[in-house]
Amino acid sequence: MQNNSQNKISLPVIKRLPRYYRHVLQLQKSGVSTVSSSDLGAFLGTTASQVRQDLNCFGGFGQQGVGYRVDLLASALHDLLIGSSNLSAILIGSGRLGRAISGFLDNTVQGFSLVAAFDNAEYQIGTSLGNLTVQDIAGLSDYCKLHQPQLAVLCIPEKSASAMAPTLLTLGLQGFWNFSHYDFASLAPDLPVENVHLGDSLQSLGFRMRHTDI
Amino acid sequence: MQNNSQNKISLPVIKRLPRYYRHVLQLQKSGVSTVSSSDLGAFLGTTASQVRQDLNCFGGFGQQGVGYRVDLLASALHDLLIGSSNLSAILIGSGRLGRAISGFLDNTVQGFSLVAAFDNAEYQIGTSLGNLTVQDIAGLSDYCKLHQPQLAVLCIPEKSASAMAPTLLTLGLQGFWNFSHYDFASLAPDLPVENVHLGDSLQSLGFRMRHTDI
DNA sequence: TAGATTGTTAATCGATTAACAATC
DNA sequence: TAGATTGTTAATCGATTAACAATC
Repeated sequence: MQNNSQNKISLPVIKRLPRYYRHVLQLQKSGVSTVSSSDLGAFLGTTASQVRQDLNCFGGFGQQGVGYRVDLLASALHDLLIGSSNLSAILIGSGRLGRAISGFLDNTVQGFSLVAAFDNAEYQIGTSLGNLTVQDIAGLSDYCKLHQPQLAVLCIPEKSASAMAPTLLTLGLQGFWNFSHYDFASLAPDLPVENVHLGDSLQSLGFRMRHTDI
Repeated sequence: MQNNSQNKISLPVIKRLPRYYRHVLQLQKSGVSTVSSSDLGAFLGTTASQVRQDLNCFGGFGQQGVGYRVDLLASALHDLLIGSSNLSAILIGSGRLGRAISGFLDNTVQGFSLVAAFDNAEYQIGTSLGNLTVQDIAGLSDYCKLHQPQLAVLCIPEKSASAMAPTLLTLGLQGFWNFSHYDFASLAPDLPVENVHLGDSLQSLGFRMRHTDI
């Protein structure tokens, strides 16, 4: 098994990896020991070709005539997606959405630890969030200098995000999970940012529902 | 201005519409009366070409030599995305995420009204959610027959979604905003479904952060 | 060996970008 | 009129799908 990680992996491929991983875990749980690209593709609603192309980005761990060993696939995908140590994350904005997301991050997803939460609202500061206490956003810079968190989860309005962006980019953060409408692409085109635009998502769904003829 | 709505609009175009709309509203607020495709493109991080291609899907409301009239664009995009009447939505799953999403849906996004909420957990049924009361999921079918809601917001685990899917598809719902990992594509390929896979989103971000070399 | 399935190259498809005549 | 900018066709780019030799 050779590792092709020196080649650039395209974003569409990266986005499909979690789905492969989820399904492979299920297969493993049900005791399946080997799976073909066409079975995987059928299950994920794609082609066998795409599955083979995707998996091959990370080295050939299939076996001709047999398929992919489920345990091998599972551990390879685990290593790629989750790795051996958690990424430390801070929450910025502890409103309703921030609280839901942080619970999700702490309980449901592997590979991350929420280590601090910040807000600028009087009534939020000092409240508890899981086993953390919400801190004053004024202390964000000092906190980051001291603890060097890796990921920031932004659950704040666009205006706040836009105002904070220049500062945020000086804190050594390595990625953003961005629920605000602020767009980092112009300021930091190469920084890993994953945008979740709930409003846009719902609006585009509304469009499709209102225009089923299109 | 001719309407080309008989031509199929591609999904990438539909997904960009909310961003156009947001920026055009901002321009309107700041009193700008006209905007060129290259200005719009620069702001949204895309090309003037793409802006013109996109907007032209809905009829030519630009003016050669001048650009696009902001008020015209704003009202055209409003009509496309929001229309004249709200889509009625029900929430299925009133856990932490469901509650955050419903608040969002009710307060932040235009074009939708949340009309009912359901859960299967004893301790959720009867609790209040905004100005609604969470109902027993057992009454879902009856409710839908009576009130014919248009959109279901699924904030339940994959297992529950997978179990409910066959029923859900008989209730006359016209679209799903799906926060579960269940995949409707196989059962109902043409139904408008917008998937928000928070776990996948975060995991793919994790991958990019762990493999910045790729 | 024969059947199955991979790894990988080639062909197709669709979306983005470029170009330019039309026209305000 | 001259300059600017659209609408639209053509070219490019990248991602998906198909094909097939290699091989288990």
